[in-house]
Amino acid sequence: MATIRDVAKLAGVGIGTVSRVISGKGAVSQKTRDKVTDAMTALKFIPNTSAQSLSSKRYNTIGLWGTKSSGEMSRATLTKIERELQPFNVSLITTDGERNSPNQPNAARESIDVLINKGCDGLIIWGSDIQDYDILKLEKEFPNIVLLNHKADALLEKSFAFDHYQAGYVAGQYLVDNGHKDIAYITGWFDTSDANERHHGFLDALRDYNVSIHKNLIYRGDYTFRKGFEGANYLLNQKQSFTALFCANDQSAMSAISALSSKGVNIPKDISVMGYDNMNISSYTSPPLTTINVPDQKMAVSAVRKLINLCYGADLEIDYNFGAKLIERQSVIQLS
Amino acid sequence: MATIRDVAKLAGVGIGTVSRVISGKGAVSQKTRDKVTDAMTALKFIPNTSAQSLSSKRYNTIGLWGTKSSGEMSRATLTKIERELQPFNVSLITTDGERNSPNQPNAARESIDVLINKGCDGLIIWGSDIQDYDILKLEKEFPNIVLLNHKADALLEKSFAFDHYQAGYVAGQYLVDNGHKDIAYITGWFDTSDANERHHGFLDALRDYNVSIHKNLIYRGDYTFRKGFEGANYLLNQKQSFTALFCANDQSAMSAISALSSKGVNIPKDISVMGYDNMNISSYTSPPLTTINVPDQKMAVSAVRKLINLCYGADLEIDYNFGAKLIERQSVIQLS
DNA sequence: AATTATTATGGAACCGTTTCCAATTATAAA
DNA sequence: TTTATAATTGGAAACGGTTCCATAATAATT
Repeated sequence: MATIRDVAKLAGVGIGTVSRVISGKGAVSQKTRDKVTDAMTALKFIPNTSAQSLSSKRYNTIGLWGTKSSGEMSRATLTKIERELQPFNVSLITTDGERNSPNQPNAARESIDVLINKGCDGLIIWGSDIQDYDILKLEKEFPNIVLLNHKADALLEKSFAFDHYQAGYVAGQYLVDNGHKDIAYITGWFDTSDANERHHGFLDALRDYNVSIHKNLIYRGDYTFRKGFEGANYLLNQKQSFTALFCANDQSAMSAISALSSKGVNIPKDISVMGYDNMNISSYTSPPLTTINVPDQKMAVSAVRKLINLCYGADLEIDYNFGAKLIERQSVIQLS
Repeated sequence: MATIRDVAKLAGVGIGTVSRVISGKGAVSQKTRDKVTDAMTALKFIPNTSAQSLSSKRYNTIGLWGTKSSGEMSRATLTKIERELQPFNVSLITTDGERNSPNQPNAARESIDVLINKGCDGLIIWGSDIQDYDILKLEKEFPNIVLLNHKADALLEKSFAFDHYQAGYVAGQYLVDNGHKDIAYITGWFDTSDANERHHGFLDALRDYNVSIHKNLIYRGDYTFRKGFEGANYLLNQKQSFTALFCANDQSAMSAISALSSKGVNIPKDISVMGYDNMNISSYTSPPLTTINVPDQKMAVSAVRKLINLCYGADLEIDYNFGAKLIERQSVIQLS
């Protein structure tokens, strides 16, 4: 491997000059620049990233922190992030973080530190598996962070989150608007504030429109296919009947549809089903799923752009507008 | 940030000694070891990875190369790989590679070199978007590679691939065994050798059992939900009728089922549907999908373990056994 | 007790960049 | 032509580790 000194010698210049042409900053006359680039190609010179990082403190890497417990970012979103990073020549390191627990009260921060110490210029903190207190403290010491899928009120500029309360509200409103009064509900897993907000948004909408939901018709799910399936069967066995079912995510909606269909229930004629997420697959269920679009990728892109601005002094424009959008397909019907 | 010299001074030892306790190799008496670790915790010392890499040439990072064109590794598999790496304290860098093209005859290798130059100890080459010739050349210069989802005959020890021919054959055989003689087929996208092998395996099985497939009943798909949906509708419109449908992957099978169901076709009574992949979701379709299990994660784990052996001189055991396994659920019925 | 083998230890040299400053050269102004 | 100003250039020092070798401290052997 050729080093900067080899290049300098071959080009007949000093190492400082070579460094200047590598980085593109600092004045170099066109003539010497040419000599240097010629030497570089002749020697197949490639700068050593470790040496660069060591001396410049810039790593060209950003870290993604999240935990399994709050679920994982989808592959599509991950790829989207990588693509956003590529033009800046920065790569992404992902980790499985730990969340705090009684016997490991600093687990989150420690697993974040591991990531920082790997050499990251900035961090994407994904999800709500870390308390605002810890986030704020982290941000003081290491300001190049951005929150994805989580909103910290003291860090609004760095927060990229969807308003799940509003979206839950929209979902509830929509079912009521379509004349449904007997509504069943397969919840998500109440581990994150997202889940809670969505839950309360939905419930508040029903309440605001004077629709009450029978407690037997609320099934505690966990976002999995499995629970959607089991939940639908459970609900069908209750003596309370219902005309609409809201599922806290598309996955459980899909498997609920399967369960319902296999019991001879016609969707949406007998029961309307509404999902939440707008997965790729959701337009290909039978019937196509009416759902709430969650702009995951859009938020991720905004977050990354903000982070690039923070880390590398860029000035990318950032979209902070992530409104809830209802996707009307055919799994919800207007009650006549 | 404390450096090794700070630690040495505080502990009253030489820097070599500190280095020895960091790495754990080389003799250090218990007494001095204690002094050093005390100093390290007192100073919150964390070794600088760039400096370590620069001087040791070990990066604790492996790269994953693949291209969008051959599709992406699933998030679950990605996570599996990360978990496998974690105990060794190595992280994963992923890239969007380029494949060769007439005007960019070295695109693949160049995008691989970018990854290597980022500082990787080893590489996972994913998929068949690079020719064996290039792979072999790469392996000469940079032996720490492992092929995932691709088999190079000259590099069997480093190849981790599924026998799609055999699996396709098994699928065909199964349909025939169940008495089906009128079979329709939604193909995948013939961009990779995987796709071709699967295709020929399936077709050869039918031929070996003297079942001929009408050309109108072969629909050229591309693995997407969309094409599965469209394909099913197309097939239904042919004047040739069929009792079974094979789809080259589960995604198209799922959407085909949706399309079929919405046309009033009962699955499996009227038409049996068989998928390929065994996605998570496939047991929750209605009816649950009969399919071929592709042990993606198992292969990935083996590949990573092999790579760890190569890069870090470990001696992990490696499973090279990735047989095709039929998952019988309820979407295929025995013709009476 | 003297000698030899073994285990510990210190620290210079090196890894390959960037940074900064002093020195040189080119350019513009007088 | 001389002087002031701006644009280039070279290279020492620094970044924070690992490695290796000479040396010191211990333990084992005679």
